[in-house]
Formats: sequence, structure tokens, C-alpha cells
Amino acid sequence: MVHYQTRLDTTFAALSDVTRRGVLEQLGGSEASITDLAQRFHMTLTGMKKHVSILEQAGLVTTQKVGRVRTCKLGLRRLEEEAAWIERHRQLWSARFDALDELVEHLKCKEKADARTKKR
Amino acid sequence: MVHYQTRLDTTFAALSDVTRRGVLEQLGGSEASITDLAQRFHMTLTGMKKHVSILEQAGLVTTQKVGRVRTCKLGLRRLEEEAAWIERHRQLWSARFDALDELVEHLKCKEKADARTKKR
DNA sequence: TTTACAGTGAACCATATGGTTCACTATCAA
DNA sequence: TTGATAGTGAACCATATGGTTCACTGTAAA
Repeated sequence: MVHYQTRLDTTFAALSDVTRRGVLEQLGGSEASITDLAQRFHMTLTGMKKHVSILEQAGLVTTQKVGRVRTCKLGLRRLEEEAAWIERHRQLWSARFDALDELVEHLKCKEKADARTKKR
Repeated sequence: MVHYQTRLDTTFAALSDVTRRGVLEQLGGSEASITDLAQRFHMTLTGMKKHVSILEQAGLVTTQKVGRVRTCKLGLRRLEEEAAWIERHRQLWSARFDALDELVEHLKCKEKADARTKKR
């Protein structure tokens, strides 16, 4: 599905930035205002606002403005799709390398056997 | 560590493109040449070469050129770090939302109870 | 020995990204 | 009412990204 595709696109893109991953870690600990985050990551308010917007767009963060301060917290998306994608591919990987693993194992045994033969 | 950071950066960035995820899926099935991949994804050789290079850079793919054809296969990196990062944050999420979950559960129960009350 | 094929690299292009400054609005506090 | 504070939006900038074309190299095949 296209939706599924673009979803992974935007989430992985969101996660590909150090600052944004940092913001997520921060919000995992406690909520924070834009100002808080901007200070913690040595950035202008405008810059941080952009990052927060991107995270919000990806559903990873939700925000609420009360008075003049906008409070950010972790969003409802829990990276299920991303975890699933990665997990699926770790399995592909494994399947693909099982043969190799066996070969390596086989070679190791052969090595041992050869060593033993040599000794004699 | 900075290395750890840039590593996640490049991998997540590599994964944030539909074509590249597609290439990984493809290579999970079987090896392929640049030409194969370029055709399958309706792209010039040069374009596909770039994608492959990015995946190779991220350690997700390895290639070998024999004769005039370069064969691509899955690399040795199995997305451990990425899986770990995501898992860690799913836990953060959970911790943060346990209270919410309980609330939701409570509301569901209440709903059921209400429904039952209504029936009578 | 041509000729066709697979890949490569440089140059180019449009758009996206990560950041800034500056001018503005809205709100809180004195 | 007058500042100071928090955020927003537009404009701008440098660099990165995803793609192309074109000219080139090396290899395979006729």
C-alpha cells in the first residue's frame, strides 16, 4: 500500500535525525515546552518548532498549547510498523545467512578435524 | 558516542526511502545485479547504483563485481542497533502510557457495564 | 576486431532539509 | 498599560537528496 510506504518513509526520516531522536528520549522522561527543548538542544525556538512539527507529523509526538506555552509529549504511535518492518527483515537476513552459518560451522569442524589429523 | 549517533542516522536515512527498502526486500529473496534492480524499480543504472551505494555505506548490502556485472546481496549488518533503539523507545512509550492504558481499560469495562444495564 | 552490454563518474537539475534571522501575535505579569 | 515572554510564519541560506543525461571504461560475444 502506498499509505504504508509513505508512513514508513516519514517515520524513518523523522528518526534519522540526532536531534529528533534526542527530543523523543527527552519526552520519554517528561513533557517539555518548545523553549525547554530549544535550550536543551542549543537551537532557536523556530528551529526546534520545525523538529517538533516533523515529529508531530509522524505521529510520534503530540502537542497542546495552553496560554502561550506549547507542551509536547510522546504521541500515540509506538513504532509498531517500524519494529515490524525491521523484525521481518532481521528474519530475512537470518534465513539468508543460515546457509552461511552452517558452512562456517562446517569449516570450523573440518579445521578441528584437520588439526587432529595433523597431530597424529 | 558520536559514532553510534551517525550510525543510526545513516541507517534510518537509508531505510527512509521506498526504493531502498524495496531493494532490501528483493535481496532478501535472491541476489541481483545493478541492471536487475534498475529494471525492477524503473530507474536508470546510475540511479540504482546510487541507492545501492547508500545501502552499502550503511552496511545493509554488500556487492562484488565479477566480469562486468556487480552482484548485490544482503550485508552483514542485521539492524541490531536500530531494533534495539526502537525497542527501547517502545518501552519508554509503554511506561509513559500505562496509566492511559489503564484508563482506557477502565472505560471499556464501564462501557460494557453500561451496555448491560441498558439491556435490562 | 568490431559491436553490444554492464557499470561508473561527472555534471546537472529540482526539490527537500536543517538551520538561521526578523517581524509579528498573543499572553502573562507588574 | 507597558514590558517581557513563548511561539509562529515568512524569507533566506547552504547543503543534501533523488533523479537524470552523457561520455567513458572494461568485458563478453559474434
